[in-house]
Amino acid sequence: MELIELKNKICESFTGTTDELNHVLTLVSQDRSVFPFNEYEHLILSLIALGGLTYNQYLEIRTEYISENPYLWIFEISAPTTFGKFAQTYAQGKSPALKIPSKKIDANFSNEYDLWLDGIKIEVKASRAVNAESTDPLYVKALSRNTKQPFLMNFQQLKPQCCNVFIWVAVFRDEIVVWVMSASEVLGNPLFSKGQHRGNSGNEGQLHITHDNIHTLNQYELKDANIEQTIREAAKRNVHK
DNA sequence: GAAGACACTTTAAGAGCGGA
DNA sequence: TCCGCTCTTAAAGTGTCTTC
Repeated sequence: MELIELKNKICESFTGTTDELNHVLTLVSQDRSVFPFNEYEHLILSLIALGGLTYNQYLEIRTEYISENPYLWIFEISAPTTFGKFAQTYAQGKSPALKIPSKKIDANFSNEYDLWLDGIKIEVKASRAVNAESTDPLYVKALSRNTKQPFLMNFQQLKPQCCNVFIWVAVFRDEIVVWVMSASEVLGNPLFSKGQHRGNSGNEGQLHITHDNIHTLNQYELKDANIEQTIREAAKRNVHK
């Protein structure tokens, strides 16, 4: 449930007159609030004060919103490194066979990949789906998987030559989507653009996933829980060993 | 001129290391 | 062991280029 749907739900639940509702909506839209106050508590309390919304209705809407946005908290992570760490932990949590790499496991390891599975080097990348046209904070512009809003998830600093398999974690407010693909599949993807950083000689690229092209990754989506098997199969497809 | 794609910068925080 | 500094990492944000 995105914010616009929440607002619609609140308005639909209001049993007062249209004039009363429009008056409150105008009032709220012109209001300026700061944490911990916000336009939604203002809207709800105003409608309750008018007698057109009950406390129980508010609780029902609140419960529904919370249950339909289980991953909204991830959009409150402000630091890129913390979010990246979340993605790595999330991926690793899907199988105990996935190990954090170290020189003990791989003598040549120098932080160039994130996870290890019996010799398979795995790079974990993550991005959050947010409204591309909004400048609001991430947790405000967070989108759901079936969104109609435009979004741009930029998987960047991709180095296919440093790993065998990529795990991409795409976070929506209601769902986390995982794509597993081989390094060569990333390198050969028509959306992959080489040479993100100046002087990189084209060995670091990025790939832009938008509302228009996200369907092209359907074939790589982790549908079942067996990430270990999916990674092994992806590694077999990797032609750049 | 607008929109989309691409290239690059910024920002926040973790890791590592040396000195007190 | 703690503190502070530097380096590294990662994704969000933004500027620029390209195409229509």
